Amino acid sequence: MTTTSERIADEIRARIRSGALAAGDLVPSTRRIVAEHGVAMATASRVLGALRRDGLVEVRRGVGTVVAAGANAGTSRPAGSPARRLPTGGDVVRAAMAVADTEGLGGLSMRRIATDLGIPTMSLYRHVRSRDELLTRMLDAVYAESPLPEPLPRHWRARAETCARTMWSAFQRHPWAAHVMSMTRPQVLPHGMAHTEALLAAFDAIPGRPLDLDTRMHLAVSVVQLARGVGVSIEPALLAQQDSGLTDEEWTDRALPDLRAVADPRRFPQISAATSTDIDLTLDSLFEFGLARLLDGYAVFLGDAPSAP
Amino acid sequence: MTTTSERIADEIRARIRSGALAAGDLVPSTRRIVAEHGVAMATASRVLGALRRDGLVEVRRGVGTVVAAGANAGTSRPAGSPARRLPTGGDVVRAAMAVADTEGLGGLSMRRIATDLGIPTMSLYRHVRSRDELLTRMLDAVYAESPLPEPLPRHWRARAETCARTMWSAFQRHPWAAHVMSMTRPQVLPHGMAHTEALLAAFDAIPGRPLDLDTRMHLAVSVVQLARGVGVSIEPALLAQQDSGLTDEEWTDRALPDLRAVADPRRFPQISAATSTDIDLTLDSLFEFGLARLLDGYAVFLGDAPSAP
DNA sequence: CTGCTGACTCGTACACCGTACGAGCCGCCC
DNA sequence: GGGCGGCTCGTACGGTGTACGAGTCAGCAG
Repeated sequence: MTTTSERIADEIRARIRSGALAAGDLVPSTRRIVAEHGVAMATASRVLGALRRDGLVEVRRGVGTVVAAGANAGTSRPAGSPARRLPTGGDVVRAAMAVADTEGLGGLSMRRIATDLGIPTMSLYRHVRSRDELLTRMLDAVYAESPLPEPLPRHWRARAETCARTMWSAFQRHPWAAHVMSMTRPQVLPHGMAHTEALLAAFDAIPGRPLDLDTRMHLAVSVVQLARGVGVSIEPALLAQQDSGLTDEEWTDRALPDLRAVADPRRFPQISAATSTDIDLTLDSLFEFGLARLLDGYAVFLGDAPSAP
Repeated sequence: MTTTSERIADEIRARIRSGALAAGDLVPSTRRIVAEHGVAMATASRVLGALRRDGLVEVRRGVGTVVAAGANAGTSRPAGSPARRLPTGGDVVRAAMAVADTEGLGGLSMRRIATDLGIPTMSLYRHVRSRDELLTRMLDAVYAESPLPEPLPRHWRARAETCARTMWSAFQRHPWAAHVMSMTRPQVLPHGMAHTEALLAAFDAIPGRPLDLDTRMHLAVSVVQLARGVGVSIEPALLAQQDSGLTDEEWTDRALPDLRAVADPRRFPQISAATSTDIDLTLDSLFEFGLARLLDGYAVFLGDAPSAP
């Protein structure tokens, strides 16, 4: 579904593209749009705002909005970058992080943030385009407060470990962060770039081992993937614990009879053995174990000597 | 917040525990509860149902519900297992999987499932205790339709690869499955046990390498973790693609100008290089690369010779 | 048969969510 | 002063999971 303001904007775009409105011509003013379409001022304002973002029109203060030079020539929208205001709304991001830290992503609602800040809900949208954009900015803030140590180790393994552990500790401080992170579509995270850069550089120029970009990318992303993969489990674990008042261990003890009832020791001796002993496995030990094994594998792959622990 | 039915049940539980109601005594009938508490039949029925599940009372058909023998002695609820009805509701699970496959977990609502099945929404709760239970049963169904090949390879590496790839292809068929899977709290998944068993057994009895249970657990869980970690990215990738009508590549192309605008080639040469070339990285290649490196690491850890590809 | 039991089905209602839109006010420029 | 665009924020919409209420039904005791 297109929204009303989009529909009206498309109408005017069509008139510009067809030449019915030439460069320098006045496009309908907000009040004109209000009168013609029976909509509110804010809607009309959004229509002009959309056209302005497209670069199709220019605002002449006190005069009106006119078609920009060269607007008729364009065949499709240039879709310029959305003109970010970086400093604004830092409070919103901070408040949102505080909520997410304690109550998880599920507890993070726009109404909740607004209440915490003592402002009306809709005022949040002055600072943030949508909940999704807010999440992205929260993730960037996590990177911002988790700088890599200086100087970075130069050996690939030490550096990869440093990068991975920095991320990991960030995910522990902000359990929702791993979930917000996308592996498939690059997010614009100004403060995350140093991390990506450092990790990519770790696998560049390894003595006697020129690696193509694809390979270096896989090496770097696999390390990130490990931290994120284990990281996405942190939040559910914490929330389940605080919802039920039970630690994972207590919960497992509670569920064990059910499990044992289904696990026939004859068919599933391993599981039966596992359910009758205490297992010392935490997300942290899982991360460290996985990281050590993965990097051992890298050493083999890179023809490096595997490190002694 | 406790619900009304829970509150009334607790009241009666207290009367039983105090001895005010002795073994064999009639507890209030449903109509009695209705009259005394001003609630509906169904609520009263749920109260008695809860007590029955606790084992505190027994139903005498045509007579009423009486306190069970030995109920007064118990200090706390035995909390028996919830008496599953396995065959019932398979249709619900199948319908839910169909929705989740095409529209993602976010599109999976109880109303939607009910509409697809042509039944009233609340009728779903005949077959399923809650949305969460439904998700767990869906995950079990995924395992059920993804059996491990027979016979399983005996060498740990081949077997781990088989297990991992079986999971991976299941996640590709059902992109939501990875997300539903929990790494921290064991879920009761009858059909998942064979997978767990096979993976644990892979690291048992490696010639000349007795491993303690903790270590074997870490080895097995790390493999699962890899598949799940990469797997959780499948759903968002697919949904983003079908929402926007853009493949990840097209989307990246669209976002590249923004990225380049923030990525100063001087400070971030690696990223700049990466954004100016096409990278051949998919979730599938990431999974395979990660698996190969991880198992290479296992080979080092286990003192095994690294395999030739 | 009558009266009472518990079981069952399913519509309604509640408390949430993200956010598009409407009403109205404000500062600016001609 | 009059017209302009920009801004703030309350209301409303269409959605969510599921607890509860109204009512019906089968089975057993007397």
